[in-house]
Amino acid sequence: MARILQERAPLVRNASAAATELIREAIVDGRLPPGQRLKEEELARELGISRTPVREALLILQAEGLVDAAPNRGAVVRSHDADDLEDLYQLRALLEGYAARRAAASISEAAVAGLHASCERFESLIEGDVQELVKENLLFHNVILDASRSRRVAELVRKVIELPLVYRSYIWYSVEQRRISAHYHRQITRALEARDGERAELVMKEHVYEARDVLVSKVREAEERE
Amino acid sequence: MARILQERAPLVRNASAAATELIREAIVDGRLPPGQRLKEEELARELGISRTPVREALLILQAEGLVDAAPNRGAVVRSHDADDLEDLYQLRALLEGYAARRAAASISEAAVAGLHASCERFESLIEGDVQELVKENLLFHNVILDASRSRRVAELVRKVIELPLVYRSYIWYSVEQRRISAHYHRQITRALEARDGERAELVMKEHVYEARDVLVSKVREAEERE
DNA sequence: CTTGACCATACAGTATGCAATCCGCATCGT
DNA sequence: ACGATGCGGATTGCATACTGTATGGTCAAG
Repeated sequence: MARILQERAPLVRNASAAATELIREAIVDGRLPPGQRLKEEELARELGISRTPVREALLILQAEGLVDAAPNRGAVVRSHDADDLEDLYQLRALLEGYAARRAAASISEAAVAGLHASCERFESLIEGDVQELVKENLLFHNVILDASRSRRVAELVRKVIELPLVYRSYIWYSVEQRRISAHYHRQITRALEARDGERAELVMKEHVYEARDVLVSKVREAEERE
Repeated sequence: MARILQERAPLVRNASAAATELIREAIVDGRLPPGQRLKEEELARELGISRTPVREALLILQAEGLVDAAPNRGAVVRSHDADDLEDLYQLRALLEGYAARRAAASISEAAVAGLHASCERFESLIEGDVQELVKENLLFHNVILDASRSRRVAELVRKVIELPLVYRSYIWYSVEQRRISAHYHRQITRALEARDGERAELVMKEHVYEARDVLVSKVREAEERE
């Protein structure tokens, strides 16, 4: 497992928090694949710290749902089957739809302008780098979550979508599907601009459902092959 | 802080899990009031274990949102203001409403019978013991969460409502309000029986909203007095 | 050749000691 | 009198040593 967890900056604040972030990132972007065993001693050695902060990190990640742990048997990177993902996206649609509806009621002019700008950038990336597209997509959704003015919902959505496959799902998108995504972003922005909460919710939900369809079908395909 | 955390049964399986449950229960039913400092050594002494499992317990409870912790300054029991509770109940209405809608599609005859039985018991407790009423209410909601067949939603709701005030809120109910609660339970059960998801969702939401109204107004009153 | 018990080993669970940090208080200087 | 500075106690953060438990392998008996 060498070289998987190299930190580039000085350890953030304290060892536990740093370990948590490094391991989380490694899981989310796939360097630690689902099913991978996470041995405390090994991780500690790699991060140059003792087992105690590693244990704390694993505990936090377990609470976040990124790792599974059994008593006396250690932790593994949690894996998600297609049913699981379907459930998760259903929940995401519910929460982000709700966030969009709430955002319509209270979103600022500045935030709307920000969303339009994000749409521009998203559109210009349709035939461009996937990595950048993912980042822009994340930004768009985050602006709406913040505008919903519900701390709990925003927090929840961020936790819920914190999964390897979710972040990487744009990889599966065809150019045509990217265009449709861009269109939905624009339509959501317009609905918010017009203070039309119902419509913002509606489009957001469909946007999430389509993401679910792509992802779930790809995962089911992969499951077939086994 | 003597005598607050006495365990009655043999320690569940391991010390961390036992500590987590004991502290959680103490917070939820109010023996550890909001704002109370949670010193590791003190808790360890009281539970007859070392600081390590106590640290782990506090970490878990922090992830659950029951305690706040600042680096190098320890943990305190988290307190919730009225705005916070309002946000939380809004979220609860959304999630439990959704759970009720889903439950309508797939609930078993047996579960419906169970709900009717719960309604009977709830009605017979209207002028009875609050403690029992709270328990019966919890049972009712749990049956629906299980029937929703969405592991994540059920899990989420249980985490979200895991708060001292939520469990104790029936204390504030008048007999008339209890009657109305009983009526809503019955109506929800009937809607589920008739496979009417939309109506089950509707009534569930109103049921939660009314709980919110009672609780938030009581908390605002208490905040005024300061 | 199969099956069961035992043992070795690897790893998680817990305890404890020491270092780092924070906070209150007193002392000093302006 | 008031703010800055430094000291000491309290408490968390981390490391390490020890203990308990699960698993896989080996060997003997059937």
